[in-house]
Amino acid sequence: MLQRFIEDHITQALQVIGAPNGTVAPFELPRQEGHGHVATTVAMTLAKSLKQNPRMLAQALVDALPKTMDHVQSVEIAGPGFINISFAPSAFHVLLRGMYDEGDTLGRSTMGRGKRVNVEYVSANPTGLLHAGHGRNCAVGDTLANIYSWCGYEVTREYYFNNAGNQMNKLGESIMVRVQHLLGDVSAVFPEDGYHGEYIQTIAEEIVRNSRTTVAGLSGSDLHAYCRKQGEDWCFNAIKETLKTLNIEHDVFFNEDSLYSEGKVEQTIADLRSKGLVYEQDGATWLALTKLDQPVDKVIVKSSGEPTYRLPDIAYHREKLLRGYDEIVDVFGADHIATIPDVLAGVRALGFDTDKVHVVIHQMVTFLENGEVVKFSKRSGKSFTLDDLIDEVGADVVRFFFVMRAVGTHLEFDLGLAKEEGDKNPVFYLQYAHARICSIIRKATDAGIAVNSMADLSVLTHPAELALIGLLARFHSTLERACTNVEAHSICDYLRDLAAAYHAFYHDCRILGAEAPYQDARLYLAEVTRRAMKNGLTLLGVRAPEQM
RNA sequence: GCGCCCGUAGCUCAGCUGGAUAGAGCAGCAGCCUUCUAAGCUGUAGGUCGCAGGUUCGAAUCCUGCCGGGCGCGCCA
Repeated sequence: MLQRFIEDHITQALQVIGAPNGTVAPFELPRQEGHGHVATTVAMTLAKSLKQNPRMLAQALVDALPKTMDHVQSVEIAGPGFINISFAPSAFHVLLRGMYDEGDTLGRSTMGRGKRVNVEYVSANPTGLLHAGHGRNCAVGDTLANIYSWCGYEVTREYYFNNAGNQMNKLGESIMVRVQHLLGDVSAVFPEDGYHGEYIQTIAEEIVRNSRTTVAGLSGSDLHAYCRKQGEDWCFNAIKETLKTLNIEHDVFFNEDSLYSEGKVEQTIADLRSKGLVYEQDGATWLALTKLDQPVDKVIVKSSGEPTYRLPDIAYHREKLLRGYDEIVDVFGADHIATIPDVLAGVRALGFDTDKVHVVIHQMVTFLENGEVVKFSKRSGKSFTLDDLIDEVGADVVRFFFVMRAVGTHLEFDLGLAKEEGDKNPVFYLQYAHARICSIIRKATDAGIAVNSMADLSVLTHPAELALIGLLARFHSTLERACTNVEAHSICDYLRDLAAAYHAFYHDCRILGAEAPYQDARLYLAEVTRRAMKNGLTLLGVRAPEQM
């Protein structure tokens, strides 16, 4: 970052003019051309506490700066008290060389310092295939995990599932009836709220084909249990295959059932009880959420003896925190909003620091085709699966489109745009920039020209060159900010800007065939850009093709 | 009724945690290929930042109240 060339000088000048100890000058990037490369608002923020005119303060600060500073071109006071700083091209050259020396891991950060973070995402129960809307959770979760990992955290990618609930029983029943039909038992009645997807029939057919004699010898609950297990395995397999095509692989598949079998649910309820937060009423067990500043108490164990989802969810978070994670990220769809405060309140009541838990809630997805909303229903049998979506637009586009918007906004997924393999599609724009650079490097290599690590960068003075370097210099902080804010979409925005800056540079500044020093320096700059683009795309789970 | 999210150009969205004349991409208009990939570049046009108050040197950003859209609000998960 450019500001590093003046930070220390400003800090010292602040001392001189009597700013309170520890005052840190905030820097920002002026939007407006002519307002310098970086600006600080410190004079204005200080004006209040020192009860002085901000412009006078700015003047005093500027006067306290050394007459000349390395790499600094000009320092100007503007507007109500901004201090605008412009840097000499040499500042850009120093930054560029530093980035080149980072090599293939350009942009990597150590800010995580090996802290452990658990990112939970996807977490669909194995009762069917992932539908297209699940793509957002998959892409956001995996990208966040990539970002954490890139920023020096030790990441566990976790998938939480439940294979014991009502929904699983319905799956088993649905398959069982199909199997019975295939075996000639026409009296079997399909459950009213069973699963209608085509895959149910597929599973049933596979069961009959592969284990006809086994199922023929089973009946009642045995047959049901068999079908349920077969269904679970089949669905999980299919889900994992889908994830694999998106380049997603989890480290841990956490079965909710283990919370029961290992006594962790019991322990959780006992812990809550010992804190006086559990009581019995109407035959059910309640969690006294009102004692935790929540609006109403909620049932955690039904009168039937079955726990509600709240209890295992609290137990699960307790379990993750006990596993020693420094940070926990939960990626949920908007339909989970209501459950989160309860669970966090419970976890907090157990004495855990819920500041460690980042809940990323993404809004729903609408698919558009020709400007019209594509309707699809889970139960109708004609579903729009994530596999369908990947087949239609490709894995790269799926990953990019699902993370390119802030999670808080309702996402419109334009299938027409996504399918377009051309200039309108933002994914291709980025990949094209990368391929273009590779092409040049390839051509250079063919001509016996290698990227010269000793290139003389001082010839890089064209506005397009400096703009590109300036943008590259923000790569590192863009990634760190994405990590700190637990947001992925800003990387998409950044890469778009980077590609645009490269294309402009490419247009204005001839690389191959330029005079030797220019050719060397520009090739060097192109190579650094290539690495940034490649690493950025990789974080997003998007391929960086060398040729298009 | 209550909780959370959203409201910025015709459309889809950014806006670096309160800064200067609010930015991109599509779509529109006008240009740029005998040379490294035109899947590109350049220019132009497009705005009461939902509305009304408040906080202060300064608000799209923070607070309050409305209006509009989405998702939820079970002894379902």
